[in-house]
Amino acid sequence: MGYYDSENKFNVAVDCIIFGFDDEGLKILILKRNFEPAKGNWSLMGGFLQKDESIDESAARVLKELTGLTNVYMEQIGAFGEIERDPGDRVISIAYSALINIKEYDKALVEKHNAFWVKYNNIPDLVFDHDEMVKRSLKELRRKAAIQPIGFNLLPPKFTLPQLQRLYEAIYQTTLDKRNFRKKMIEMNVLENTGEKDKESSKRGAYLYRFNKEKYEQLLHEGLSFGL
Amino acid sequence: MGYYDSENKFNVAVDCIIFGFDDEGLKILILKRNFEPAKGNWSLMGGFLQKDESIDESAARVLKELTGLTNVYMEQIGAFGEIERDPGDRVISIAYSALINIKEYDKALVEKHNAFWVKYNNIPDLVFDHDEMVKRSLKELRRKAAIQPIGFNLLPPKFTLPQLQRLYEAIYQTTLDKRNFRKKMIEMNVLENTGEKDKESSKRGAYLYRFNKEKYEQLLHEGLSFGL
DNA sequence: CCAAAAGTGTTATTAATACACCCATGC
DNA sequence: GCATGGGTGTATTAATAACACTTTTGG
Repeated sequence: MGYYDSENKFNVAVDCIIFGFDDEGLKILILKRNFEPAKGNWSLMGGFLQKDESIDESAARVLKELTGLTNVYMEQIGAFGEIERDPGDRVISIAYSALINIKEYDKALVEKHNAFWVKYNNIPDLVFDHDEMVKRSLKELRRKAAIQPIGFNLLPPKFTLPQLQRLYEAIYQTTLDKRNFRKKMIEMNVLENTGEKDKESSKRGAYLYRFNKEKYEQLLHEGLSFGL
Repeated sequence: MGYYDSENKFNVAVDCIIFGFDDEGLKILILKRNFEPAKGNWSLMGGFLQKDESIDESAARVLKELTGLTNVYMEQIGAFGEIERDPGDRVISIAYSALINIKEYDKALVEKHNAFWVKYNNIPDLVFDHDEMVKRSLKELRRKAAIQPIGFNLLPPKFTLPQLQRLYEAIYQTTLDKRNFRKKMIEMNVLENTGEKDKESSKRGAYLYRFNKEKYEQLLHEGLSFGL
């Protein structure tokens, strides 16, 4: 294949920005590297692209290696390709963000990789350009969460409205008006009240809702807006 | 460097979606390939990443090879990495969009590459996944143009308000109210009336404006919104 | 019985939209 | 003098933001 430039081939990596949410707020999962290079420093979970996988598949595999999770909402953030971004060797890295339910992941795997959840407004310095990747993916998350109900991916299948509100408040680092928030969420018409109540965080208990993906997909086709 | 995977190296390419605008509307610049592979088919302008350049630099170089232009507004659209996206060999391609002033490019170079401007709602089928790249970059352009005044990059340094309006109408494939449009543009406070008039498209003549980049940068820091 | 969180509507403000006529000039 | 495109303000409507009290129940 003489058209392809065999002299100029590169390692291609994927790096994952893994978001989670619990009662302490929005968090990302990062590694305290117990391997070279940059051993001892903090970094995102990453891995090299293999010949038998697409870049999306590669990102899913890397996420699975750390969390055990499959079928996770992931989104490409972009390609990072400065010459010296990785001082070890030239590597083109493609950043992906993942939104997971923080209650469900393989703790043994995470421990094995020496990974920890850190609150996203308290992230230590990361190796290479991983700081920028995180910044970009948070920006993307904020942009996207305002126009599409991707936040549900950060919650368990059943969740309460106060919980959902706290999630959005964490994402945007703001406080929202309870009544206006509930109004909008309910008007979206993609929430189903299960009738059950969650009594974990209050005596009275809050209704548990479910996200109705079918209704949402339908709305998408009709053209939905959903403003914050 | 034992940490890096010398078995799994890939060709990395950049492909450019080059937008232009004239009185016929919004256009992109594509090649009728007079080279293999897929000779005779239409494609985006692209090129392989070299060892001595970052991916952003690579995209700028590729754009320059076709148009002769430097210092062009470019934006990364994303990485495309399906295994079989290029049937010739495995290639990871990173798409970039470029907004140029269609009056200023090197016509000899464009001719040499067998490239042509086509109206963007009349684009022929393109090779590989280039159709998807175009679709994505148009979507990005629409998203971005509504919140940042990037449209100016598609116009000459001095332009009239009717011209600017036609540009936005072309981007969004809609018609806009003249008065509301002018109001918003002027309220943004980044347009300077040069006092000169352009008489090309009317007898009366329309004022020529200039985009004030300094004012814009300033607004950006103060946090600007700019809704359509 | 009271503390703590859940639930519920209405009004005020602001932003977006709709709309029609006069102006300047080249032919 | 008239056809062509350029320029201007106000009223309506829709969206967003502000706001306070009642309900439930475990301790």
